[in-house]
Amino acid sequence: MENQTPETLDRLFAALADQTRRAILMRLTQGDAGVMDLAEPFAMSQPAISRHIKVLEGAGLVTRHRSGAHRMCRLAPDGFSAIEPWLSLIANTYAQKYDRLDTVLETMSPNKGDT
Amino acid sequence: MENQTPETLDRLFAALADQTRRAILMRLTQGDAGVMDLAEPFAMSQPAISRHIKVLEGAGLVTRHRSGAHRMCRLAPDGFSAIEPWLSLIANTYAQKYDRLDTVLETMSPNKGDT
DNA sequence: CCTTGACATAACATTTCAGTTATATTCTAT
DNA sequence: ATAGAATATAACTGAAATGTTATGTCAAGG
Repeated sequence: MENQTPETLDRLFAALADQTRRAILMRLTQGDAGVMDLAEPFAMSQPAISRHIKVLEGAGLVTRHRSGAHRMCRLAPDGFSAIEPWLSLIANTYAQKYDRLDTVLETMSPNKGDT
Repeated sequence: MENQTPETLDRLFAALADQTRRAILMRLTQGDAGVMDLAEPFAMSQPAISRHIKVLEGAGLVTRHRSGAHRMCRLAPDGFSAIEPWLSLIANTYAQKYDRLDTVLETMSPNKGDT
């Protein structure tokens, strides 16, 4: 499938490292939305939001499709799938030193057998 | 105790959005190390690594303490504690739409009762 | 056809980031 | 005290990110 270059994680974490983009993601968990809908609460120009969405799309976190004159934005189902192995990897080794995050993160990898 | 400003997550994700810094974290899971040790595999100048470590420290992912002439770097035990609630929050809502990441991420929050 | 609404893109200014070299600081050892 | 190793800091450079305004594009409606 798609192989995991370091750039994949770079883009993912970079996309999440912005308050506005995280808020957009949160908003999208409540349902698909057009760019104007997403721009409204943020006191920012429409092109700015458009670019934020583009960043999220480039990171694989959001997909877009037309719905008439609107471009609907939707959370990508496997958007976080690249983060998860990395976090579980570091968390596992991590937990071998301190035994804190193990209860939190070790559970991230057990059933990953599906395509 | 420490409240979670958006900047906290900004810094955390931004710190992770760099290949070199992620590699440093991975390296640190294998044990504490000095700056020179960390700089060695990376074909990069020592000040550059020093700044990367500073970023990781600023994000709360790494702590430093002197050990004689060395400054030892160590993974911060609760470095990821700010990421976890956010991820579980988005993953839970996320899982209500698509039922994919639930098996992966919903387990991140159940037993958070410990200090 | 012409307009309007919903976006994308272009061009631009400002800030931040990542890296370099040169230099200062701080222990350890002699 | 002096030298040397291990870092931090300063000053600088180039690239990338973020935001703005102006404008282009495309679909729906009158």
